[in-house]
Amino acid sequence: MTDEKRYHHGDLRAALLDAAEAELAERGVEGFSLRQVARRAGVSHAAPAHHFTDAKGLLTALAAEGFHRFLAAQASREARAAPDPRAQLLAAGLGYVDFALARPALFRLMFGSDRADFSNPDLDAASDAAYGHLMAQVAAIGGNQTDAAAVWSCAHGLADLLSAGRLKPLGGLSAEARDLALSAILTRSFPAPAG
Amino acid sequence: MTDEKRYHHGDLRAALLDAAEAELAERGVEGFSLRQVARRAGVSHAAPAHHFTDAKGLLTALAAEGFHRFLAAQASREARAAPDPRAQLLAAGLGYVDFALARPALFRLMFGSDRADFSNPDLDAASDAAYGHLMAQVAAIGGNQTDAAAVWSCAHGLADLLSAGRLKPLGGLSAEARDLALSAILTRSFPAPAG
DNA sequence: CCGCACAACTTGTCACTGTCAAGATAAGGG
DNA sequence: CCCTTATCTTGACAGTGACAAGTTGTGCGG
Repeated sequence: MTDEKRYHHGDLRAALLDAAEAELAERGVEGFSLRQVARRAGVSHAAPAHHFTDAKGLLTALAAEGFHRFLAAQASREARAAPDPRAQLLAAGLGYVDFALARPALFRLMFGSDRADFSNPDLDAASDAAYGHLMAQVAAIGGNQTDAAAVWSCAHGLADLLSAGRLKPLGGLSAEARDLALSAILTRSFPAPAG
Repeated sequence: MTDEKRYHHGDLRAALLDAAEAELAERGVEGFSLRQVARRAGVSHAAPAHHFTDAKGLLTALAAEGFHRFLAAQASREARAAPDPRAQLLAAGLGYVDFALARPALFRLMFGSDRADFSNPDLDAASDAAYGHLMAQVAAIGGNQTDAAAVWSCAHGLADLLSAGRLKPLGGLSAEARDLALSAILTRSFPAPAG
């Protein structure tokens, strides 16, 4: 039982990140409050500043963590897909949507918000890793920069609209049927097969 | 000279909408402040409540107006395009992107925010009109619901990523070159031609 | 084993925000 | 001409993020 109240928390940084993620999920990016996060972590309102400087600092750390989970969601799909490059790229696109649906608020923080500081080295590295993953996959199927833009835009548009609850025709489908429809749509954005 | 200071403004509602739009453009959705809007309109901090009830009410009206301009941006492109349905749909897609690039903050309010009340009848009607326009155009080229989702997602993804300053390869191009690249990408999302 | 320097956290305050209640002012109809 | 009513202002309250100054614990050098 390490959860007795001590003056020095022990691992407040991690606890704040957890609390912040929960707050983000419950209240959304717009309703996010630093003091509320502190309350949830059972700590004074000024405690977060010592670990994250700013509300922006906390959200930046959260966004960086988000990009790692984003890549993990794609990797999970890729592991279950056929090993050929096209199937892998398709799996990455499905993982993109998976992530947006599973964590809509985090997704919005990462892609539709100015509340994270993208000049921060950690966040920059994390988002660059995601971008690099996409570029490598597009290169593996013989695509160029335009192809990358097409694939990315298509996956991103699907993810953003679905997680926002628009695209109701697609949102109402079962998981399998939706995967099928998404796959058909995503494949359109691919460059024509080499053969 | 009607801009002398009177107790009764005359058309405060319109003035507040203008001020709100300017504030939105300058500070973004996150930094939007009702009191700042009132200051910009030269009026007391509680004046907006009488016309819009809420901050949410003001942003809702702004979003509804945004959807009308959104359709206007598409119409402008459509008027300059060939009359056949495929060219018209492509033009609508380019207008989609035009709008997002011209008014990024408004675009984010309309598509990536919870600060507008989408159960409001005016906003609902305005956004439905935009949705209906898309559906009609997709139907005109013989497409079904999946095709509509594909086209919409592709256009939306391009618009969102470009207006957020990602997709740097595309963002650096000249207007003509970018239109060309965008057209190529958008066309991929169309269903195969009938012939 | 001691004391001291520093890190971790708290308390208090400031300017700012959105919302509500109550008052002041003007416009227009009887 | 008065009086009702819409319009706008003033004042207040709780909540927010940021800062400054205190308080408490931890661990290091001796």
